[in-house]
Amino acid sequence: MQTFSEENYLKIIYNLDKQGIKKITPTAIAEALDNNPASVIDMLKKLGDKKLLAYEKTKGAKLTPNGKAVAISVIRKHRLWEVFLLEKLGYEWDQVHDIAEQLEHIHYTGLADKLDKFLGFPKYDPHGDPIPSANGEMVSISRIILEEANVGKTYKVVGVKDTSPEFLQYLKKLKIGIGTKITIKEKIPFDNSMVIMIEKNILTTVSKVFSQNLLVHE
Amino acid sequence: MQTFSEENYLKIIYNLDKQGIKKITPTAIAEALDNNPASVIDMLKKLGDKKLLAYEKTKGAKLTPNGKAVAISVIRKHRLWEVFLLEKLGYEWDQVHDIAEQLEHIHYTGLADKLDKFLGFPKYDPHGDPIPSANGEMVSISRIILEEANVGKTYKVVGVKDTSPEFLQYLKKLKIGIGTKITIKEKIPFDNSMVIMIEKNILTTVSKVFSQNLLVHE
DNA sequence: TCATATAATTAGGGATACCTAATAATATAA
DNA sequence: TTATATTATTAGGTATCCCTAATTATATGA
Repeated sequence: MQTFSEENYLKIIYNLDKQGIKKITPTAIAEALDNNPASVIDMLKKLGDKKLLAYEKTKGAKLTPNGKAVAISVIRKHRLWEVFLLEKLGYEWDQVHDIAEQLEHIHYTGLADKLDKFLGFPKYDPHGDPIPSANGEMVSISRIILEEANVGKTYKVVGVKDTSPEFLQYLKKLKIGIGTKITIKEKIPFDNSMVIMIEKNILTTVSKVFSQNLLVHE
Repeated sequence: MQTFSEENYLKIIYNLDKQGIKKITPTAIAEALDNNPASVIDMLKKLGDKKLLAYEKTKGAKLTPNGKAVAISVIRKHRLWEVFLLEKLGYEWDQVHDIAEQLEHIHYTGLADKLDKFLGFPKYDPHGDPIPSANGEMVSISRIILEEANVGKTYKVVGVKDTSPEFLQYLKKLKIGIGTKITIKEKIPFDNSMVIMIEKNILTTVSKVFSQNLLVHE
């Protein structure tokens, strides 16, 4: 049984790894958790003692199979609760993340599975992220960031990298959600912004930061 | 904003008061929380500083209006989550309490109200306890403990005082739930046990401890 | 290469919330 | 009333998880 804090570390390390970061350093973790590298090192020692990860200065932090399983179960709960909050309680896209951050740490035998069943075994959460199954498996479709999309082609929005209310509210304002079709009209080399067309309708220009946080699929 | 622990203290003190205990002492609180009187005194000081309660050796602990409001909001969430777990997720009577103990501390604007609406504004939780409304009001029907019931009369089960899995499982075994009709057949003066008839069907003898923890209504 | 910047680590603390053991205060009972 | 038991309280300590500041190690660049 892990504490809330331990679970958050495992989850963050799992996510950093998924993002393709080769060496997961104390500084990177501290940045992701918005806390101090010194605190991170304390916790890495603790999680190392518990055999949930291995940390070496040269290789960074690596989750053990055990640590990975814990991280995935937390992520599973997080994403299931997000679906619940959006579909059943009527919360908005940009609010579900923060509540799920709390709910993901509630433990009880079968809770995730019963919730999963109640929700009809959803495959994706409201942000387009796949929900791990009870045995920890996750479907994965090929997703690219909008920045890598090609001019002239049309893509479907399948997810977001940044789940902050600021970004999600901005998307809502632009009427962009999971499933929205986006056509790349032009790329501006000067500042890497892009001109896009939303649902064959609205033309708008989005920044580099924007295009790096929207996940699309051809 | 209170910590989990602070909320648990407020809730317990509220419940002890509801149970009619005139002087809520550190020892009584420690017993209810299964911890140490010394720890309780620490916390009473802290909650006193926060103006959530007043503690005097002679009068015991008394919640301020503020402290009471916090306690009621925690109780509201607890009972709403219990309904959710039982009705929506399919948990059993004896399991919902422990999970709700964790869920009751999740805070987010409107969460309790949205949950309340989703559940169809239930008036009672699975143990027969009234669910406080959004403004902190609680319906209350007259309930007596089975021990005080009269021989020959029939009562309806409306609640339990003890919500432990042990007691609830025993009730399940006896096929007693909220709404079950119980007729008092005989009272045994020797050990204060009672012979009761469940739903005009099964005759059984129950102990004094049992009859002190089942709430009924004529 | 050597200086400088950045990252990792250690040392020492603080807050929370619990504990045990000792002491002080209050009840209870002979 | 006085001895004894029960409660309340204080003192001091532990574990968790965070912090700052100082130090050491590693990169990076002139």
